[in-house]
Amino acid sequence: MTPRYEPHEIEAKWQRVWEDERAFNVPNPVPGAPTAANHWYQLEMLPYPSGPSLHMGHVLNYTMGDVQTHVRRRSGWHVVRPMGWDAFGLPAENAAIREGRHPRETIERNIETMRAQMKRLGWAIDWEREVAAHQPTFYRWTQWLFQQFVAHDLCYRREGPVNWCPNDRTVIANEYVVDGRCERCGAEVELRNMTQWYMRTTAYADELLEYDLPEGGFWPERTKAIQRNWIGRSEGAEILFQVEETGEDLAVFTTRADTLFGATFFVLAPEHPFVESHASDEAREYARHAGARPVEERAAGTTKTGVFTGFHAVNPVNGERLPIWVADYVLMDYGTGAIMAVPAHDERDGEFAEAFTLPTTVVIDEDGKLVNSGRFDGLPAAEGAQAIVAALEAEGRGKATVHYRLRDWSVSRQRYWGCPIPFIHCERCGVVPVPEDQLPVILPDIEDYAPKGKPPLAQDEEYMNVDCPQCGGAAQRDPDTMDTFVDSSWYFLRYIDSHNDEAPFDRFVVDYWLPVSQYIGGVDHSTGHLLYSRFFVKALNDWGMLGFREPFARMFHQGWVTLGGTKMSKTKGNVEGPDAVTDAYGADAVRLYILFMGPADQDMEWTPDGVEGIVRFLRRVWRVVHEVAERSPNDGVREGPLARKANETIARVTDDVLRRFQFHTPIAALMELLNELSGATDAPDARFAAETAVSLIQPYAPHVAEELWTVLGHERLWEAPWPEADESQLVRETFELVVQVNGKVRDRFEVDVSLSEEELVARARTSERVRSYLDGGEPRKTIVVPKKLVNFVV
RNA sequence: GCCGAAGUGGCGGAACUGGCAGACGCGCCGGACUCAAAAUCCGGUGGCCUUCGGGCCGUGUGGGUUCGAUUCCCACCUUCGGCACCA
Repeated sequence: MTPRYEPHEIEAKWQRVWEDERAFNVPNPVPGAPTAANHWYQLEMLPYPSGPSLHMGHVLNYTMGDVQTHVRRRSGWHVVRPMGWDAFGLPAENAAIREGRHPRETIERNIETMRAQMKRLGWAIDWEREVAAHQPTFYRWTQWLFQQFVAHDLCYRREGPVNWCPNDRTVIANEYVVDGRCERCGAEVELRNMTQWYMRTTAYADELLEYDLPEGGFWPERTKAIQRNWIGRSEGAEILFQVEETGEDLAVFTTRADTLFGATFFVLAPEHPFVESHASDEAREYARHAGARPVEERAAGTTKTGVFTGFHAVNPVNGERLPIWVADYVLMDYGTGAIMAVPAHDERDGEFAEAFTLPTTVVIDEDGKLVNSGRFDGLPAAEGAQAIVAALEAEGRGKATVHYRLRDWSVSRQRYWGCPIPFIHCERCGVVPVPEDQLPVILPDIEDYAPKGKPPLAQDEEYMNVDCPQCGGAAQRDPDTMDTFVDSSWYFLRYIDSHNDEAPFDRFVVDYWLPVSQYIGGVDHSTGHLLYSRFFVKALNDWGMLGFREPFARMFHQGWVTLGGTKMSKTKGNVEGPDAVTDAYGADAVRLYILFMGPADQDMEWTPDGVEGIVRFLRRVWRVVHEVAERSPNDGVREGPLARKANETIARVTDDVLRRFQFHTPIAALMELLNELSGATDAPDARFAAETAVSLIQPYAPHVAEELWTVLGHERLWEAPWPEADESQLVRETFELVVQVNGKVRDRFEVDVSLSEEELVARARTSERVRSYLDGGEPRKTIVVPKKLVNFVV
């Protein structure tokens, strides 16, 4: 009599066992002692504990990581799989504001519930490595690293235009402004001039375009393309034009030096300093109005506007006088804020020339060769550009340069819930680091942490007023906190050595585990978190703190789990957690179902409708395995049709998970195996098939698998070796020969694999059905694909 | 405009290296069990035609390469993502 499948009892039981056994805790290697060569660092992006529950997107992500972890572990890999909390930052703080509580309270409660949900889903996580960004033991080292960046001139303060979110009342990074709006709250951002801390990401602009990955490393093309677009490297030349009336030089940046002879006028951005210092009253007036408009608005204008400044620039290549205009289609923050205008070969210059009836000179013909370009005539455009730049360079009037779209990362935030910036402002000594032995600078508990436009910490006098560490005089702390992406730029390093209180991490253990073998997370972090983390690792490598230059060897982006067509997220309020389905059917069903919904890298609309199919499957597994345990002889027969199917399934599941990183097709393969097994539970090889099925299901549904493993008389499946396909069983004695006539299938039948090509053709010709198509004649041509088909061409 | 990804039954999707299109599941249809229902089990399920043997069509569109194309090449359409008055 088969007992009922009671997922809740089984799941609670095995989760207790794993915890007592410390089944998924993994020690670090010790210097001098032998280390396992086969190591794997499995990492998924850590969650913001901003909501009171995980959503199905998290469930997808972490279950994928879990399957990978189990299969690797059982295949003999040394696998570390940690977890932590992105506890600082806007999402967490805004959640606390909504609830009217202190962020620490809200966040720590959310962490509790999310951790409980994770444990309830049975994920194999090494909880002893857990970190949270808001713990002083963590942010002490965030502060220490920040000071290192400053010491290495990769972090600095300057005044400049920043993106101000009027709703969140703080500066936000370029990377998190989407279509001119705050990525978090959707409010339109304003430009403000402020003095801020910046990370010098541009110092690594070129290197961030290269992916120096270890063997087996892989980043999706689209992620690289997104980062490439964001960095926006553009090769060109800087060329000096002399202002005829004043003799001073104005530099332009161009990617089309080949069109230099086609320049007919010259344009400055409204913010260009020459405009304010020299231009006519009318031009200055225009510049003041035009420059104040945001870039998006300037771009939206259909007709070009501009004003002549009254000055002329001399084209260094032919001495031509070009009128200098000021126009808002030229931007101050790209290139030099000045352009040579070539209306014949640049669409925008063309529009401008038309609007103000300026002349046009064609300098590239239909064959892509230079014309009207003096001694450069006849050169192909690309060569012409090089030759012209070389000629200018010889005269000191130009040089080849590279420009980037990437800007340095602004990291100061005028909010409370973040890592305090460990610097002190002293009137006499300037900006002074807090001495290392005084770290961490503890985030004080203040009553009123609400954003007011001024940093909340500025109001806490006890916090703000300190003695200068250098001169001992009265000084003030930096009232800002750090962007939460500073925390997440190095958390994956801290996991490896999370209890270290002498250093952020020990190089030996970090060099052992990293780069992260497989990182799983959203593609939306391509230009932010992923880029920042790569920047951090390159810098730390340059300082000798670690021995690699890329943090993540393999990158995988899961698709969005959507509800009502949009991505599940706290801010959009369309969140569906795992609890309802877990309550109804158990964790194993949730895990299988979210992975069975479709390819993990594609978006999927959440609906609990199809979960029935998975529940049916689990009940079927339960019943069939019990039946086999009762009826099938336990004599270890590993041959026969079921054994063959089992071996094929081993090969498919293993290849899909380890090589193809595909998680839904293994479930289909297991269903096929179960379908065959369910009709023959008393076959001699049924027991082997059932054992294989249970063993292969374990990464997906570890609880029921563990239970059924004991039903089959075994123990400790979580550490049992991953099954290996018996190659001899994969070799077939017969195969189904497909016979085509003119590429169309006309017959198919089983034949012996040992048949030669000639014998296959002979067998194919005996087929009645094929003969009727051959019409008694000889085929013009016969194609034989060994072990597959014969094709007659008539 | 530039860069990148993707288009397959009613639905989610499979087919990895050019070789049987639609695995597996959902849904639907029929049957068994039942007083009945649920659950479970068995069978069917791309479209059109059929003398019930089978035939023709079919993977966004149009071409091409090939004995053979969902797969490779060219052009185009659509959708999604990134960048964008970026010189």
